[in-house]
Amino acid sequence: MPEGHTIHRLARDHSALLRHSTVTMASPQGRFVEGAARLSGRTLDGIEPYGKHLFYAFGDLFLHVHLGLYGKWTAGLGPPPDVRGQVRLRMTTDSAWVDLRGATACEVYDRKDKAAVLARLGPDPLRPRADAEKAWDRLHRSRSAIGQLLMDQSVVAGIGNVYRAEVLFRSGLSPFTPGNAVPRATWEGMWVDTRVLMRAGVKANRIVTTVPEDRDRPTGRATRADSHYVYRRAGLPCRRCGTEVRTQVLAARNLFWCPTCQPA
DNA sequence: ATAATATGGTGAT
DNA sequence: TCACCCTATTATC
Repeated sequence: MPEGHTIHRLARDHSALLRHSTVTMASPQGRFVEGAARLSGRTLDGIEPYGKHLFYAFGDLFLHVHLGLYGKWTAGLGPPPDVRGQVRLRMTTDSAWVDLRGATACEVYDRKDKAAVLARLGPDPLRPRADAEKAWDRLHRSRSAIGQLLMDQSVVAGIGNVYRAEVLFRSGLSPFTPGNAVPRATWEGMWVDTRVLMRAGVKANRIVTTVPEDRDRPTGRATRADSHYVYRRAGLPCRRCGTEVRTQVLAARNLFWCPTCQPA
């Protein structure tokens, strides 16, 4: 589930579990033995989420984690469970533990390394002082499709395939609209909507983009089946207009959209 | 038991 | 544009 909301939620949860504690690190799987040894025994000062990246600050060094497509954290209070499967990194304190599996990136960074990553990221809608203007600068000069641009982490950091599809649907915008054809007001609306959705995603720890009246059962909370408008709903009727939801690969991922609600 | 699939990104071509 | 990374879960036989 790693889009930006997951990353920010993890930062919050891990912060509650590990911050200001002495952290012991190990790599049962064996692929992060050296890095774990470098950081083990240090005190965690804080965790900074940015887009889909996590930076755990240990003095002048950082643990940089990018979950990629498969990465997952598990965590808990008390002593850690027996290691099962491929645990790339286990961090333990006196009172808590976290395990990392399958991450694309798990490495030790210094300030320079961290700055280099941040330098190539666009504004993150989940960060309070995110500068939407920077994203607009890129977007309104580009002939690339908005569905492509939203997946580009140097344009906006933290949006993934689900939010791409859902935000475009909610804005009534065709994914194939060139960036330079998107009206400024539309972009501003989309940005605000993205922030709202992603903040709700952090809180709920999952992505819900439908409003109650568009759900199968308009009362109560969204179920797994009705939490999205178009994502993974190819061939099913659009929740708003009944048109079959379409799919096509764009930016190397399956895109979903309603051709009626999001006309070209 | 085996295969297909996934919310991501990089680097080669 | 494509292969590849890497793991867990879900679907299919």
